[in-house]
Amino acid sequence: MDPVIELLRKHGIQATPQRIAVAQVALESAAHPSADEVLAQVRRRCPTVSRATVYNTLHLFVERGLLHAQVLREGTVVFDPLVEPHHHFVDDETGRIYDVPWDALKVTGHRSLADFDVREHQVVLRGRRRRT
Amino acid sequence: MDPVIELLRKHGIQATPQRIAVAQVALESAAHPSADEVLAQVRRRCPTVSRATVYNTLHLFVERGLLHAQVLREGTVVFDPLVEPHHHFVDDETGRIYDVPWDALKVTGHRSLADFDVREHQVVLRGRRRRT
DNA sequence: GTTCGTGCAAACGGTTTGCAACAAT
DNA sequence: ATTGTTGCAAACCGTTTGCACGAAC
Repeated sequence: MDPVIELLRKHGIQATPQRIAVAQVALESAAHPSADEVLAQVRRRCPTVSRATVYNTLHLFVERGLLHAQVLREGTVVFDPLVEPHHHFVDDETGRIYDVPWDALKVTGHRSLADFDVREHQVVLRGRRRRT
Repeated sequence: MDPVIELLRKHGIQATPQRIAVAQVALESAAHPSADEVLAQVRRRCPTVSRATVYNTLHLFVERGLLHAQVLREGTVVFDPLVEPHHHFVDDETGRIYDVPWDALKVTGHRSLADFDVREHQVVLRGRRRRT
């Protein structure tokens, strides 16, 4: 059986063809796609899928902990299948977003803030990705 | 002379009444307002100002370094008159954004990333503001 | 047969654009 | 005269909503 179907079931999500298609795109992409980018990708395989279904499904996945929604681009939310804590790098030129492993950076001082009860933190880096 | 007029001139900006009004709202607010929130505030004093003028003016101020645009809220950009490097705390319940002084936190490791040429970094904290 | 999922189209909120009128230089 | 600034309305883009049809339990 397709492992994605099992993953959805495990999270109490009925595995419909549309949801499987969304899952295959959104859970396997490291590109931090927006909802509309997921929609475009999904439609290449399954052109009948509606915008509303993709938005519903993405929100459902976020609710169930399969995805995280991140506010890193102007005007749109992006979805990240890496749900463990990590940081992000945003390329100034391309706008592309890259994951930065949690252990690559260390933040100190956030525990001793007088006014704020910090639940989570992340570092947002901006600059240029090095030409490989 | 109004200090705001001098500030605008110093940055090569022609000081029109509309721009002065936008400046008084956006440069003196620590609330990290969105463009529409600035518009609403400005219109309380000067109801004839158009939406386009406020958007134009805010972008001009960002271009000239009087404001920074920050991507911290879903669906909208917010403007921050504090242009020196600092971090941000976002209240989960109210959505309000607070400045966190640069020296309150320390980030290490961002200089030794192989793939990325980091130009700037900031920490985004989320949680609850302590009831004072 | 009631609930759940889907598709469509309209509505919505924030932002941008085109253009005509006007003020400043 | 040329350039810069404003206001209005329409367009635009990402997202949400309402509703009716159909599938699953």
